[in-house]
Amino acid sequence: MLSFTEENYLKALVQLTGFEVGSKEVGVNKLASKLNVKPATVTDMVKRLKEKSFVNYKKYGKISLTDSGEKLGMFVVRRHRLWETFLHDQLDFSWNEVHELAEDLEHIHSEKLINGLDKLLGYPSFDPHGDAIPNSKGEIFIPFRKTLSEVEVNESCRVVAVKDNSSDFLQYLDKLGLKINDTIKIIQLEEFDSLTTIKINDKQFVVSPKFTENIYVVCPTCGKAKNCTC
Amino acid sequence: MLSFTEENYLKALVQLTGFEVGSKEVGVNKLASKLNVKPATVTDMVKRLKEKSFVNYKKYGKISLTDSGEKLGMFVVRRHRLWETFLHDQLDFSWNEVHELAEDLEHIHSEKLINGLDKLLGYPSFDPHGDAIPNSKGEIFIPFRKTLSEVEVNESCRVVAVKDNSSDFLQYLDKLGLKINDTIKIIQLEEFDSLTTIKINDKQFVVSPKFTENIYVVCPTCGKAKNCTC
DNA sequence: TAATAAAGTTAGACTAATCTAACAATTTTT
DNA sequence: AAAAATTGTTAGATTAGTCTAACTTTATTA
Repeated sequence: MLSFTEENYLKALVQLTGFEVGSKEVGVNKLASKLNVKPATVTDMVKRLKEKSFVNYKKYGKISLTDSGEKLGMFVVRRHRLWETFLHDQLDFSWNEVHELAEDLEHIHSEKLINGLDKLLGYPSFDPHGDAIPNSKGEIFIPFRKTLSEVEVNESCRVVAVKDNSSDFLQYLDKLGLKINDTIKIIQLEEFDSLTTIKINDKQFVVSPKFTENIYVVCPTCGKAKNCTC
Repeated sequence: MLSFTEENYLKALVQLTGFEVGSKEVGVNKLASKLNVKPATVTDMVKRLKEKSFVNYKKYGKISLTDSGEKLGMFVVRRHRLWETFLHDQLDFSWNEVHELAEDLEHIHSEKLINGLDKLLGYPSFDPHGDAIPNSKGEIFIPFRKTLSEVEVNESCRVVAVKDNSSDFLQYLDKLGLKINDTIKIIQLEEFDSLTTIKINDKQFVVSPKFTENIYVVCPTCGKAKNCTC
């Protein structure tokens, strides 16, 4: 059985090397800062994870997940996102309150529990932030999408997910009244200071690149991110 | 913040000294065997709990909970029993599957979560084994009841709770088809070997004292355990 | 390519929770 | 009340996960 800590390492590795991320490997420092521990700690722990065949690693080299490591990490992500969905859908938690609690709940080990939760929630495909939920085999299907920063002036798009799930950012979105599935129209793009004027539900806002780069969108008509002819 | 371990000690103390239990204090050995650790471990831990003012204790003396220790222990019991109820009512777990998982879930700290769960479940008063659930103030109300062994021959009674929550015992009850709220009639009492013949839903069984002492019942008509004139 | 910077490792220490084995206090029994 | 049994304590060791500080390796840059 894996400890909480080991699971957190595997989850962090999935997030740093899995999904649509560029590189399939990561360094000690980057992993350490993701986990809020010192590099020395990671070196130690990674040795232990290598013993158990969850990672590939050699001294002074990069770290990557083995197949079994990735699968276990994926299950942690599955549990995390299902609990977030439960808290949001069944207990009326707002999307900025769910992450912290799910950090604890994700470590409860019971396939029966998690599959029961999945069923109770109606086998959701996405969590409250629009992130895909891995299925019971540990597979994840991430739909194509682009960031708001890739949308042209005068174009409209539909919000499908939020990249930065920090409480601060989500509370800012709440203040703007932005929710998943809302439509955003790009009104104006200021080359000089990179600010963008957008319209959400007929209200106009000026936002920074920090905003446009952290909102995932698709075409509101066809649902595609690229090559849409609508 | 309390650690998992500290919470387990407080919960064990509540179970050994709280509720309708006779003595308000307990020895190191008894607590150790309840927690499946060695007495030496308890001696150490109890010193730490005393530092934090959760228990009263002095060398070679008995252990008892302070008010704050009892309150925290009671909250652990509340969380445990609400999770058991959730697993049973919402995820179709049988009553012999809920305990083990609730042992982990009870340590998730969030008043909002637990009160949300309480609401979702419709503020239940009893868990799947018929045990009372402490309210959000940490108060518990245990209704009067007696064990099946106190019921006279020819008398009928209604099952309200099960004392021994072990998986083995609960599975045995399943085999007999016994559920909370079922009616049991005492058919015959064998003085010689202490076996009792009972009728559950018109089926007859012979059971041992281990059975009759672990089933809590009340009068099926008035719901009282003592002085009923029905 | 040599100097500097960045990244990674090692050794030694710490904490919480546990253990075993030896010992000490208390309680029960004779 | 002395002996025996029970109960509880202490000291020292162990494990997981972390840290700091000093050191080593690899990468970058002048």
